[in-house]
Amino acid sequence: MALNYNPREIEKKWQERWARDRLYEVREDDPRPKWYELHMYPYTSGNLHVGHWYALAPADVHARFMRMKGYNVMHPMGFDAFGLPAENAAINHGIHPHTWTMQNVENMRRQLRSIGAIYDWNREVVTSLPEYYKWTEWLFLQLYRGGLAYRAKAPANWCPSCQTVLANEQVLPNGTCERCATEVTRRDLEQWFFRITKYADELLDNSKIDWPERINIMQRNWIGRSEGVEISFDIEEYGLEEKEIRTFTTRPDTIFGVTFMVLAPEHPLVSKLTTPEHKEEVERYIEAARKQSEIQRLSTEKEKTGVFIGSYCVNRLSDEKVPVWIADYALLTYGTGAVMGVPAHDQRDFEFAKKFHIPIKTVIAPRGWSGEELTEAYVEPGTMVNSGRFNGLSNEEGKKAIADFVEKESIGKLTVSYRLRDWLISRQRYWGAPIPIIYCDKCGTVPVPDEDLPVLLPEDAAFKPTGESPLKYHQGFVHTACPQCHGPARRETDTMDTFMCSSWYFLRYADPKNNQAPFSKEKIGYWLPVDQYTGGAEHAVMHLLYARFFIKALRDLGLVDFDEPFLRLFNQGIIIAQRHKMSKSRGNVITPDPYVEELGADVVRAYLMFIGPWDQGGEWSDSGINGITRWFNRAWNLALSDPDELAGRPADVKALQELERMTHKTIKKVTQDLERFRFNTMLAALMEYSNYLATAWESRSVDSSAWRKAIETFLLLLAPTAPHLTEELWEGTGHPYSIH
RNA sequence: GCCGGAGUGGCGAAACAGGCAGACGCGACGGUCUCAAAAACCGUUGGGAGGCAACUCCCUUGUCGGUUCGAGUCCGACCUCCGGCACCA
Repeated sequence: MALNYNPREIEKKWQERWARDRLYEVREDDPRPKWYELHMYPYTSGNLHVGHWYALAPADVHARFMRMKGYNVMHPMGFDAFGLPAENAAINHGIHPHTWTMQNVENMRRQLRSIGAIYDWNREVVTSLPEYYKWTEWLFLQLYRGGLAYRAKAPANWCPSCQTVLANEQVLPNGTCERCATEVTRRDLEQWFFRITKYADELLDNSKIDWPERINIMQRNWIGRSEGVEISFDIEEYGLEEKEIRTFTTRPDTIFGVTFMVLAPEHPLVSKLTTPEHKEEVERYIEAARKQSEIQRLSTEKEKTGVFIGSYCVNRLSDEKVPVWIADYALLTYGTGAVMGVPAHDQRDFEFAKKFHIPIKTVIAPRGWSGEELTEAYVEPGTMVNSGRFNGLSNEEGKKAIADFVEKESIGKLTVSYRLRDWLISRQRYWGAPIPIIYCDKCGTVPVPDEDLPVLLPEDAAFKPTGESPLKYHQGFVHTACPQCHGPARRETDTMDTFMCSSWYFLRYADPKNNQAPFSKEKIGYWLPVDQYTGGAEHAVMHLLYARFFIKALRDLGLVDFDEPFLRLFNQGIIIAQRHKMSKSRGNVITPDPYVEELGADVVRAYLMFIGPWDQGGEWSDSGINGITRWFNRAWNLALSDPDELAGRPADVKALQELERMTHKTIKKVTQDLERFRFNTMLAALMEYSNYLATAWESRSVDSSAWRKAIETFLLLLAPTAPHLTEELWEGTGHPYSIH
């Protein structure tokens, strides 16, 4: 489509001018109030696609809006550069991950510049560079010293044929390896964790943050706090070191209805309690469970499976002996890894008991119940029956009475259980920040001293899958001297989860060049916390929760003095193409570059904003982009209409009043919509306004000064959306540089 | 499966607090301009019925049911699609 103006020329011109004038570099000694507007940094996947633009351009519009409102706005940009795709590129194409990453950074910088955003490039961070990951390592050590990092065994996906650990993404939906189609199993490895569960209750508190309710709900459900009782079942008769099986339940009132016990297949007591005649079957079952994903295991749809392991435990309240089973619906990671089976009052237990012909004992009577068999679990309130001395209580009273009783008798205790698990940060991969830990036979686990940081990633490690972390085979890396006794020692060869890098990058933007510390307290004190964070809702429970945890941990370590990293959050939706999120692996990526080249960044910015509500995303189609081009063309002509043509006309008082009313209505609407990220209706209002102005021009009903004022207002309101076009027109209508 | 969202004309959508459904745009159709086309501009455009006409009537917000004087909006059940589910980031 033909344009009345040349976007390529004017966009280049103004971008160069803004850069030359350092218009968007920000400082801490600025008298204006600060505003930290942050968008989630992109992963260095190679190209910015339409999905990135959809996220970044409107975020910049909001940042520009705050800037025009008189704030000292920092709107930084950087790159999330460690991770699996770089390593895959190395394996598949023989390019070093560093080379691949930096090529992508180079290309993405160029694309990012074309958006016309107010990024202060002096503050850029690239997480895979030593000057950044030195501090990622340093922060790991702070958490380690603060008792928030620990090592424990945890399962990882394992391909027996490739002899390698697989990411979940590398396991096909049918449970096989994406490279060789071998069935994937799980293997226990010693791995590092962060104690995020210590902060579970504080993370539940969202009173200090202004976030979308749906994100708060997702985080709350993810943390999954439930109050209940830990109750022990007796296994003394087996003469083991362990005398009891500990279970967690939120329904102590149903304790007399327990007719079986279910352990997670991975539970440490399983091998000890399995009798010889059940051994073979139990081992087969455990093997099968290791091949199931957690999603499969927790499906309430699939038929229950399990095996009896040959032993019994005793319910200390009823003195009843119940059989011990294992079943994959019990998870070692939740509660105590043991579930007391109450088929009458839990649907999963009910289905399990039905399938394996285990008795079902009703202990909470529905109203009007006269002893008939249940056809499904009864989970509503009722009266306790078959429960010894507790008969006749309402089940709510019973909950409390039984909890008191087990506490008094030392059979159990009131406790709180969380669905949230500690954060596993170990990755058996090359392309990540090394975990700065040394293992010494004499001194044990020794942190790398600060002065030896960073532990550099060796450039010449092998990336081919070998069955271990690539670094394990790099002799020069592994073998080192113990910092304490100077004897021979080995380095940790796992690297850190990339979510670790993204849990503090927003702090580094405040002080990106600091080589004495990750950040200075003064600069953090000025800029942080982030006033407005924007990014995809797909990060609702992982990145956003990890970052919150990280800040709380740093606060308790005395490194920062605020509680929440992101005060306000807005999640833009996802642009889909061919019904799915755009991703390189899916191959449905659409590049904006040709549209930017032909129609200009301003048109692409405005079009993406006009598609629909920003938080809902949408399907990319280029069919409507002409509408924006036409509108900008009309706006161009309108703004450059010669106001002198209106000079000397008799003022039509009514028309002037109406123009004024329309102007104020539009200002109000545009301001409110920008505050709430309602970009689509903001643009609709501006279109209505320009249509109105066109009619006013045609009828020559207003005078030249009113006209000048109206055009000025229009350009100011459009400026955050179309920074280049409005800058050009601002100059063209005789205003001093710059509109921004 | 579990958690969180979404579903409105041919298409993207609007209706922000329960009060005229479809703003703004795309597309389509008709017209102006042109040798012709493109562009631009003007007009029409949810579906159906009636009227020469100004206009009038009926239907319509995924499905079914409910609350209400009144429901796209609130409640219940269901269907479909999207995001996340702890090693993609």
